[in-house]
Amino acid sequence: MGLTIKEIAKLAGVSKSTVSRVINNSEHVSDEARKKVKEVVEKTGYVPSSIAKDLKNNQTDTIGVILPRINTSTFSEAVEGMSKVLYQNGYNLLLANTRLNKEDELEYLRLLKRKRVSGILFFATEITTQHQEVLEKLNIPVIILGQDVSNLLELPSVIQDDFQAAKDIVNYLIAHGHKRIAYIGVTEDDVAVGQLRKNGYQRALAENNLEVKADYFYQGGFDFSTDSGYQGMSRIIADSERLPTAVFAVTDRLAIGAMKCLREQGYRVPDDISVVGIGDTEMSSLITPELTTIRYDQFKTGELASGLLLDLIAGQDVTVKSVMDYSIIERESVKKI
Amino acid sequence: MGLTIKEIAKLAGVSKSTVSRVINNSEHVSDEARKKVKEVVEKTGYVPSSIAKDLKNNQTDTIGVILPRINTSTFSEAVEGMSKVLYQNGYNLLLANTRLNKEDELEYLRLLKRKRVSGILFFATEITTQHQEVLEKLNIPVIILGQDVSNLLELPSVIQDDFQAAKDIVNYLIAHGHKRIAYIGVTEDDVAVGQLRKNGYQRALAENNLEVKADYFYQGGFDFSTDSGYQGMSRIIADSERLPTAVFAVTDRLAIGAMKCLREQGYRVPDDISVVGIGDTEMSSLITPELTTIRYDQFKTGELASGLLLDLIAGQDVTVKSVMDYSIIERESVKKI
DNA sequence: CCCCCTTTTGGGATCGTTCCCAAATCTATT
DNA sequence: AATAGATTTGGGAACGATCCCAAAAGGGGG
Repeated sequence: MGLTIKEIAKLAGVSKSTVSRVINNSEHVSDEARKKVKEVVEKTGYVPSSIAKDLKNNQTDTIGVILPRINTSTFSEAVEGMSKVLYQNGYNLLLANTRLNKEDELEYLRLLKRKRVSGILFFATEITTQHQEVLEKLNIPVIILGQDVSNLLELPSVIQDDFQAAKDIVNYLIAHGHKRIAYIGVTEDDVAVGQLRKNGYQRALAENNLEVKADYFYQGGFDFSTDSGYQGMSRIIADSERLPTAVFAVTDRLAIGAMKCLREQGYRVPDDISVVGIGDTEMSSLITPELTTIRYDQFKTGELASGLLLDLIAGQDVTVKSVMDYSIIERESVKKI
Repeated sequence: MGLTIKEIAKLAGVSKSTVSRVINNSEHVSDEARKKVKEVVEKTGYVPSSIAKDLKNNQTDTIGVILPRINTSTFSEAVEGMSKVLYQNGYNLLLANTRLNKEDELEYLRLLKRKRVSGILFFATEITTQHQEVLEKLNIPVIILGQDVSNLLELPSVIQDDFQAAKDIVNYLIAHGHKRIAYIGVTEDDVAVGQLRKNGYQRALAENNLEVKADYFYQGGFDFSTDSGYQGMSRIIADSERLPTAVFAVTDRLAIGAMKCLREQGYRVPDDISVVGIGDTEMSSLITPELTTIRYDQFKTGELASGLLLDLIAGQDVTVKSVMDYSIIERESVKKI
């Protein structure tokens, strides 16, 4: 099927070395030979095989990206940022989408090694000892995203300051006069979202001498859907004898689900109950009332992580831990009381 | 850096042939040799290079996906579906994200050929004669998504019936008593969204003897954002002496932008004006009022297209044109008058 | 113990490039 | 016209796997 450099050489009446030189724009080729080769390449539509090249040079221009799913704004934004930086620098992007099967992560790591990718961008949810072993043996530059692994691994990571962000937004509620603040979260198996943000919530309350009440606290499973937020909210409404005045959901999506529940049960946001989230998805500014939340710039995160990876590949030293900044986006879902 | 099969062979005291046999679970290896090799592989963390393998076998297990952007639900859903099918069948996914630079498409086609991918899934916006030339010379199985190319190329395509969908949803408005129906669209350079959906709108009106009024008609550029929908709506409000009773936006996002504009200008949806879109993004069911729209199942589209591509690679005949079905999702944004 | 048949093993060509090095050609100077 | 030097050209090894084929080892039966 595919033409080879040898056949081009024969057609052009030169050696394969000369063809190679023409293709790679090397010197030491007569104008005549160059012209002839270019003609043949043009006519035949020959495109050299990067497989052979990669084998010879013992390196690829491919970066592997491991993530739990692509159809969510957090990840697709980040990938957009990665695309930009990687392609600008002549790299390609091999997408390893685990589709939420955590066991697949290890398999994908092996796959990427087999492919001899130049580097890996790894969105980690949870780093097990098995992960550690595999990652240590890997011998390929890796950047970890979304999870602080500095105590476990030598690998550089790019993270959100989830603890501080959660604390800040809860403090924002407190500054607006709220004292009865409910929590809607997810499993603590996800350390960034499930643990750190919960800790931030608890800390903010504690520092303001507010009680963490059990009937204001809902922790779902590994479910980040609006449904789960809806669930959590109706549970809190059902369980609490006195309604909270505000709700902190660890995710915008959960917050939006909670708002839907409130609306359906006849409560007005923010007049009856204030709601905040974290994440600033596109939806958040389009719903009514617009959601007050924390914005992480995932595009920038993707760009930064890619840049770090390229540095790492180039053999440079790299910041071990990059904490992305965030900002509170004040919109309409919080009322002063 | 990377260990080779030769080194493993030496460490295990066997020949590379034997190592190869063990790795590929071939027969004709003594239990003893097998055990020894497995030990060495385990201890050293050796992973064979798929580059060398691919070169020898003259084929890869990689599929290239070309798309204009990943951070939008249409594409990320489709890629999710592709991931599923491709990985289940032992293929990998190389992501070629043009980031809306249409000129890059041709370059990516070349890149994928260089990489000797086994097949290509190509989200086309516009097929130029240059595209045709390149695609014809490519000699790699390709499935075109989102654009009917049967008159231009021999390639199988998977498309949405945009004309019929637009016609249906406009007819839905007409069936609800609407006669003054505005249009918010995009440039006709995008044939599926800009042309076909517009045609569907016009045909529906024509068949019901309704006039297409210029002051009810807004056609933006290559901009699919909510802002553009907002723009279009305010333009229509400003230009028309008598307001329309309903608005058809060619995209949910545009529809949501239009709704935002209406809300801000004090109009209630659907009491004052009804709004419909096409696409059913996640937002559409989360905003208030929930948007009545057309649902395309992009995940399924991705699955189907991947399946077709694999058939094509396997040398089977494949449906030249697959039209995905859709359904009207009736929600809250339309009122009977 | 030898011969034949089966099973296991290893050597070497091969895939399509790159790149080193030596050979061939060209250019200019005497 | 001969020679040194510069430029252009081609041959072949190498990259790391697969796989064919021939050689070696093992196993029974006579």
